[in-house]
Amino acid sequence: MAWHPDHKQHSRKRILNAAATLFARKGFDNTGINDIMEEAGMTRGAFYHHFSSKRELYQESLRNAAINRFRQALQDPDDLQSGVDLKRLIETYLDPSHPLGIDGGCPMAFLVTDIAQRDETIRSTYTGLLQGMLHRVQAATGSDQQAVLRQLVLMIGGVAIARAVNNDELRLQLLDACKQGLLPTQE
Amino acid sequence: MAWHPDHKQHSRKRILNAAATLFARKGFDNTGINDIMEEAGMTRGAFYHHFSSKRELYQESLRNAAINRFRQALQDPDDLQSGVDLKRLIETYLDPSHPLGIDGGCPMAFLVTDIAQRDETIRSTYTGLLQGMLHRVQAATGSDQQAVLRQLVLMIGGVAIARAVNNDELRLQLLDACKQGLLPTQE
DNA sequence: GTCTATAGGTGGATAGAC
DNA sequence: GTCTATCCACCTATAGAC
Repeated sequence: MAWHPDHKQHSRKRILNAAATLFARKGFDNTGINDIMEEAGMTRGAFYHHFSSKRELYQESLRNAAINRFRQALQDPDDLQSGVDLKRLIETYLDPSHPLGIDGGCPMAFLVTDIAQRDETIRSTYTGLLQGMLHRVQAATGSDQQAVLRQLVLMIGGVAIARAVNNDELRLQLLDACKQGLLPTQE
Repeated sequence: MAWHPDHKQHSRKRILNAAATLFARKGFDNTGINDIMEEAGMTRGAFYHHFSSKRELYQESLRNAAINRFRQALQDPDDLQSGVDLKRLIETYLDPSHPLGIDGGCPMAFLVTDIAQRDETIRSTYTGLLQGMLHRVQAATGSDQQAVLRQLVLMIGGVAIARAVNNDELRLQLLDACKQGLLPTQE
């Protein structure tokens, strides 16, 4: 191994992807470094050559996954020239498949209360990501800040609550209710 | 000790109150039975005479704390004859002091993603509590289900996100944005 | 860079005295 | 019913061979 100079980069990316999936599914405390490295196809010992601690990985993974997920939802991956498509974002984000979290899910929603319990560094990262989304959507739509914040709460909060709920019907009704608050009138 | 037949009931209540506070602050995994029993003024060993497991306590504590918090916010504790006061609920729930969680905070918001990661029993309890709130508010206001669900997302999601955020200004703006979506026009 | 092995700490749950 | 003491499983992080 290690023949390729890119090899370490690829390993790092595999770890980050595995971490995003597992943290979203089980949270920080219930995800072991063992689990992550197994999912990435390696063993425990190799971990600390890529990240200095589990905490650092969590932070890196949060930033990485949130940006990927919003970028992916904001514009068609097959048409990278397209700009910010808010309608597409809302429908992708509030799609019934999102709270199921098969492929991981947005950490802004899946890990809200998990992050609220961590140290200031992680919370700062979360805050910065939220502010980035706020400014980006504001610039794209021209809506005032309060309206956009409310939209973000309906998206992130809606998915978070839908994921906790144990009843398919209620979950769909929740997502529909949020969609209806977002799509028709954009205030 | 144990002279009073009510003594066990009092101990149980002390444990439940301590659990509500600590679970809200630190989540399930970072709250030890040790911590809870110390906060309640006892030691580890006594715990299992009141609850059969940490999981069972979590469930009991969730139900207990959610109902207390909503009952307290819905009607003036000094005037138990008053009915459901939605305006009061919204303002109490979205008060800037709530996300700080000094006295514990609503578990529906503080523990959303924590609960999403637990077993079906806990998620069923959460779902039932949410449905109870939905029906209660619907009956009190006559609004349609979708509108009430959206209101609940703005309240619960708003507090959950505000708690994760690390910036006083943004936190207040979030809470205000949610309040403005709830108070003026009740759709 | 990745492996195996282990140190070192933590916490749920149980046993048994009082 | 509450206490102290302990068992046992788990997990982060490090050491050292390859």
